[in-house]
Amino acid sequence: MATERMKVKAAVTADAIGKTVDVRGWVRTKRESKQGFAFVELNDGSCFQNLQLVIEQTVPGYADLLKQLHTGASLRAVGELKASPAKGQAVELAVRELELYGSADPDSYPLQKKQHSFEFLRDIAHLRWRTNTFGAMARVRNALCDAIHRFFQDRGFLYVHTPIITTSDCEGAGQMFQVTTLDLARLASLQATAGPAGGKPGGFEVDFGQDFFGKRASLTVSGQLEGETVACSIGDCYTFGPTFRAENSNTTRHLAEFWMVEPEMPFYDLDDNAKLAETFIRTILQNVLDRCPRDMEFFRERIDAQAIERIRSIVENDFVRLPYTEAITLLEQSGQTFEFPVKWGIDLQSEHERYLTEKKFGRPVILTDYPREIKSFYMRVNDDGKTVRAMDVLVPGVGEIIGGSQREERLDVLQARMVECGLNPDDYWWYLDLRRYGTVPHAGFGLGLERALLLLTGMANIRDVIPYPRTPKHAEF
RNA sequence: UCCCCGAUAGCUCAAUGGUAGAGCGAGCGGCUGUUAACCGCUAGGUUUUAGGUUCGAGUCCUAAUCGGGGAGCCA
Repeated sequence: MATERMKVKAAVTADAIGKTVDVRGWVRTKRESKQGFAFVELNDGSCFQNLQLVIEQTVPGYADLLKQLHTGASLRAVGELKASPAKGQAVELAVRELELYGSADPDSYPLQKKQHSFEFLRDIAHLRWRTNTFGAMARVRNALCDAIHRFFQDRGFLYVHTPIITTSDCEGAGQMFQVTTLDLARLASLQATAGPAGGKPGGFEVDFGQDFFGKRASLTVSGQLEGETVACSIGDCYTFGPTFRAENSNTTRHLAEFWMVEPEMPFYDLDDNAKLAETFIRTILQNVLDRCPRDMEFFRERIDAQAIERIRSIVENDFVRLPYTEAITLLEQSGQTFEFPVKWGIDLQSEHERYLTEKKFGRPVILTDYPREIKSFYMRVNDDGKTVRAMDVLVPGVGEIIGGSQREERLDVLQARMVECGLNPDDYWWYLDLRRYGTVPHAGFGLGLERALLLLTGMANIRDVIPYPRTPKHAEF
């Protein structure tokens, strides 16, 4: 009869004691005695804990095997799970048979049984999964994604896939990455031949009619507009996928490629929208806390002492609701000196947001009704004519984690706003059709997945909460 | 894109303008139901690159490259 194959997660539980099992994974550390026996910490990623292997010299091939069991080596071990007599672990494996899959030459293997800097680990992102931090991160990220899907699925939201490649010129959301099959090297040489003026006024022009899609195409910066078409036809829905921004941002909170969750709901006003956003945040954070206690404990121990407490506080307390105009008044009356002076009409800066979330209230704040001049064309204009039905959810430490709005459902107002924002309404004919035929009030928001992970884990740099970060000049792996 | 800081052993860091060092990791030995084990010994360096100042540069100056932090833009 074959020995039962078991993952470390199952093996380290008390009810596994007494079983003879087969475990497989990678060596984290080895502590050995030259004459006696050795302890090996085995990790297979199934959970935070390692399984301690106790290897006596009676194990076949002991001497040769031990020489190769460096950090990073992979192996299969068979033996009996026993209650551990020593502190540090409840269960250990008394190894009877050991097989090495692959050694890891310590002269070249970059990971050691010590703490490495995140900067160093970023350069070996393909191996950083094998550290405590990135193992925990992988499991927390997975749990968060699952919680997000479960939240919407439980409420009857439809998961829809909006396009990654888009020909919508601009959504007011920043620089886009161009997608093309044109031969750029050839175009460059043609331009060189034609001269800078291209032999005619206006210079050298690229004919995008020759391009793959017959016009300029880009990677999406948001699935919102397409999401609205779904919401305004078959109801509550959400998108959850990668989005791309070609902005030259070099900060700890920005990525050129990141994942975004964007629900869109018909018959929702801004208040319904804010309620859903708040319930959403609190529910998914609670879910991760419940599901990954050991990983979260690690983040509390090693990364951010407030990690768990901060999440509990967010889960347990109501968010503050605050119209932009009142926020400006609060900031003006705060007695604080800000680098950027506060005045009605400005977009709030990081320092202003921090004052509100960290000093004034000490919890998340939902700011609403921003000046129309600083917000996108699709946000519903209020009766005062000066503000729009926008909302930003700001959280302590991270800043803006959600941006959303009630959408403008009135055709004439929307068209006027497009012109005001310098857009050509003809380019958005399909978007405007939603207002021409059976228009409904509707609303939605977007959550940056990596921002939520920063909040959850207390990690300082967004490049360390996504497996392979893309930032300006960086697309290795 | 702007401002500030940094780059020294595999990793993390020291070194008044005057012989480049420690801890960890690695190898060897010792000791031990060990827990990022412990103790001893050994090996390990074109001080990011290119110029410059100086009798002498890891150290001062200039530039480039790379990295970090902050800001803007935003999720």
